[in-house]
Amino acid sequence: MLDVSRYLFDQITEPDLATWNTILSAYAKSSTSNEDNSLSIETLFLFNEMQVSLTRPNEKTLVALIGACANLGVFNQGTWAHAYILRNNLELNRFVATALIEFYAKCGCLNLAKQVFERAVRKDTLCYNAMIGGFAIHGQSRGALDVFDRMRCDGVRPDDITLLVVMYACAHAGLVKDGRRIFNTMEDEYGIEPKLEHYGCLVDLLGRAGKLEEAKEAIRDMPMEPNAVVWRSLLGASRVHGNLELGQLALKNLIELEPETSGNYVLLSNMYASVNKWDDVEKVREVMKDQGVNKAPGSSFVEIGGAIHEFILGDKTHPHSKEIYMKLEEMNRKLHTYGHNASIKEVLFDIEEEEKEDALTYHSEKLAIAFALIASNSSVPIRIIKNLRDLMVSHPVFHPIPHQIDVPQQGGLERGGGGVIICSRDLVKSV
DNA sequence: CTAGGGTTAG
Repeated sequence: MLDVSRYLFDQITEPDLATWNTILSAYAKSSTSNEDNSLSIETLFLFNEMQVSLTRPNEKTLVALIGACANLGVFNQGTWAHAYILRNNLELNRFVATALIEFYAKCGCLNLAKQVFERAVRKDTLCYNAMIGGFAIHGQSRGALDVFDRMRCDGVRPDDITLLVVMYACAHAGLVKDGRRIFNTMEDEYGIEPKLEHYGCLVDLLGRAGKLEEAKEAIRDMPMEPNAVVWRSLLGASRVHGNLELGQLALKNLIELEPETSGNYVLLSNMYASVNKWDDVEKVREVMKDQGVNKAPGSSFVEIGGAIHEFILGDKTHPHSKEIYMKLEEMNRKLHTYGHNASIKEVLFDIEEEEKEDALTYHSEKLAIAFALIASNSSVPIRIIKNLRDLMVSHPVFHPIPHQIDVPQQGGLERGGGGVIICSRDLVKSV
């Protein structure tokens, strides 16, 4: 129904502040359930039009704007919004604070998120949840648990989301005991009945830690039907820990729920590849072909996004995590600049030199490329687009899809992981 | 109700 709202909005000759806020927050609300970022991008366009119309934004406007910036990883405009609040003496109320905490955390600036959190007045549950989640995606489980404890001292009641993000923090730090304890006591201690999401997090917690049998039991004991997230989590864990049998079980259930999602087949394919079962990799391809599942087209454009940033930074249990940090250090010691069509290794130095000032681009690009480098274990030529987000706003024909490049490996091609490819929508359609 | 937080993986 958003298009109807927009149609009506477009009929209004001189929208006032409340009208602008209504349409902007309608976009913000819809963008949470919208997988591509088109609605967030549209929010930026709308805000731009509002500026042109000389309507002065208030806190509610900025909450919608910051939310869109957080979704897109648009660092500059998000910090502009923050500065606008400070410059114009707008209140850093709990709504604005929560939006900013989430924004900064997703952009890799945990310190700024913390700063906003400390300065926010009359913090409530959502504010604390955003801060705990911020620590969690940065892999700082200690920080997450500290804020969780602080909630109690400050007399702020945890809710179901609080427990979910705390469990998430435990899962990504390998804190099985703490995570399980929280899950087991949530009903008695906090009066919150575990929902599907909590079970999903529990399965993930156990699976990442290599406790695959327990993860399987957790699924069996669920009082509700497991969803795709649960199975995908088990599949990912089976792959990392090399349990083919369980991986196949997970995939079977996953495909029943999501027969059209090519990424599921890629996960299984990667699992076979990781134990050198190249024949089976080929079989997965054939199954995909039989079922008419389209794989995403390859492209030489690689992004860079917040997702990879969170993935690597936050996930201490990931087998490549240490390797990547070592690579990064090695790269940091070298210096030189190269052209943009150089190999990944060379391009990295280019970014190193030029992007130092921009924390978001600097960190997340470095990590994404380092990950791609390790995942591919070769020097695939990859072209880096600077300021991807700007590109997407100015050229909406570009469309982000998960990075599934075929990379040369011993014994054949592997579906490489490690980024999001940007290619034109036409290309997506044509495959 | 013109406002904010959430699990998988890439």
